[in-house]
This record gives sequence, structure tokens and C-alpha cells, in this order.
Amino acid sequence: MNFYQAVYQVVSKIPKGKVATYGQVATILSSARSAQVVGWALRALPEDSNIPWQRVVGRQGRITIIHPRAPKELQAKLLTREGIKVEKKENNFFIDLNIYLWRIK
DNA sequence: GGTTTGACCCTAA
DNA sequence: ATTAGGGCCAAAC
Repeated sequence: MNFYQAVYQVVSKIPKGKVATYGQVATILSSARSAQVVGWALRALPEDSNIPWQRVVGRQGRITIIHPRAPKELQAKLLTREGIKVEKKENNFFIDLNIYLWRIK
């Protein structure tokens, strides 16, 4: 299994209503400095994928997506639909990690 | 196999 | 507190 597949496995485990950070996913994969590669993996997903890519955000809870087919407004909308409160400030979207961060027991 | 590319993150100032 | 700069690393060429 390649790194991308491993990323998809972890992301699939993020429960609905929670979010994880790129760095967190990388850390789970014992590759703490590969946060950017996690983003790369998600960017490679097909549009009709069933992977919950919208549940991954930046370290500060900010939506950092850059993808023509998936604007950040879409990610914000999908998260809102899952019951997550998304805050818009200055053309950016933020999630309160104190509330919504996925914590592994 | 060297080079390029960033849905990132940490550090220093 | 806020920001610019640079390191990171797997894939695609």
C-alpha cells in the first residue's frame, strides 16, 4: 500500500461531526512532517470519491483547500451539513478545534 | 534518478 | 501577536 492509500484509510476513520488536521493525519502515519503530502493525497481524489476529505483542515482549524472543482465554500458547506459550525472571517473559513477536533482515545 | 510541486507547519524576528 | 521564510516528503514528470 502506498502513502496515499494509507492517508485515505485514516481519513475514512474520522467520525462524522469531527475534523482532523493535516499534521494530525501525518502523525498517525508516523510521518509527522508529511502534512503537505496529506493534502496532496486528498487533492488526487476523484470527484465522486466516498472519502470524507472535507473533514481535514489546517492546523489552526482553517480551511486551506485550493482546488478548482472543490472551492472552500463547498468544504464549508459540507461540514455545516454534518453539524459542524463553520465561522467565516475575512474570506476564510474556520472550525473551532476545541470543539470539533477528532481525538483518539 | 534528478527536478519540480505544493488541501502544510514550525521557527525566528 | 502576527508574518515571512524555509524545511519537509511522496508523486509525477
